[in-house]
Amino acid sequence: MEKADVLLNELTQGRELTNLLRKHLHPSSRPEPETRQVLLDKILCSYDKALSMLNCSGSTSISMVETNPKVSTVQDSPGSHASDKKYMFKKRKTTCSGWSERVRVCCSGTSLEGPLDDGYCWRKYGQKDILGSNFPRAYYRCTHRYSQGCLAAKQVQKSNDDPTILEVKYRGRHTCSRGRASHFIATTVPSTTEYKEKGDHSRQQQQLEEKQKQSKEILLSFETGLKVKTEDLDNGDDIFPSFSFPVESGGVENGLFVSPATSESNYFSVSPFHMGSFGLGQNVQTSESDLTEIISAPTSVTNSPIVDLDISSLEKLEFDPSFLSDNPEFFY
DNA sequence: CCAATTTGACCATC
DNA sequence: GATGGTCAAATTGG
Repeated sequence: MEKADVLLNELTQGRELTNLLRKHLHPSSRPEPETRQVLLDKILCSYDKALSMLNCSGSTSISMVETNPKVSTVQDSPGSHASDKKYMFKKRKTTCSGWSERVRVCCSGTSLEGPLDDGYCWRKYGQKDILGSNFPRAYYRCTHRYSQGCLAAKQVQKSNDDPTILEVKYRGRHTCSRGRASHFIATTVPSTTEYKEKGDHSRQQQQLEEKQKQSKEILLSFETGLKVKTEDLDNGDDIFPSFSFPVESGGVENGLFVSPATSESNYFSVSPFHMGSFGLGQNVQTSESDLTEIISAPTSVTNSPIVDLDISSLEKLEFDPSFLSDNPEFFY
């Protein structure tokens, strides 16, 4: 299906839904408020889809924050790992500095499945309980750090406010060739969600409770649409100009939620490197620091054929750089 | 056997 | 001394 057709479809649908809503709002009609709400949600969703297509190369990719270049406070030179040991500790990055982006991924399903998969291979190298945080922070670095000198790293931590939100901070740029085929299915994911308290036997119970809670929240989050929030951290680095959040397979069909457990692909993926790897990142500067975006994932309400398009478009994004350079406007 | 994760210890910074 | 980031030995899993 042509992208334009899908776009048209979404817009048309939005229009129709708006008309429907107007009827419902008419004094003579007497609809339940829920109906209005549902309509409203659908409308918003349609427009979100349309906008996301316009803005993001027709896929669910999300143009993302660009922050200041500061990349090379980089800690170590590639390949310096072997003999260094303890005295080679790098300068500690003061809190937050050095971490280029903070991405908040709000997706209950994600929490259930484990942290998001951004299409790269990460190796966990540490975990810390953070003061004032209910959840530990996990530290990851690129699997190819030593084999290819790739310095990309990320931190993942559950949000204090809302455990269904994962806060991910990225640092460094992937210089490796991607270690994984560009499918976005999370197969094995690092276990940041299951933190261990030493000798804590109530952990399983905690997890169980959490899952129960989350399954409720899944419904809620799908009612309101999945959200991915991104925010500028500290005018940090220009490392991750864009993120994409491919969402495959409808978690919702005709307003009914389809359990993500049966649809393994229903999750978010954050890929901050898609554009950077094309060397376009520096040009993507999206207006100022006020780039906080709230993006509604297109997974909701309508049973849209967009799905397949998303994936294929994404593939295009990844394997056809000319597509990007030919369409710079997609990065706003 | 190899790669990934876990986890206590170490170090830099505040 | 408290805290956050990293190391690396031990453990786990495929």
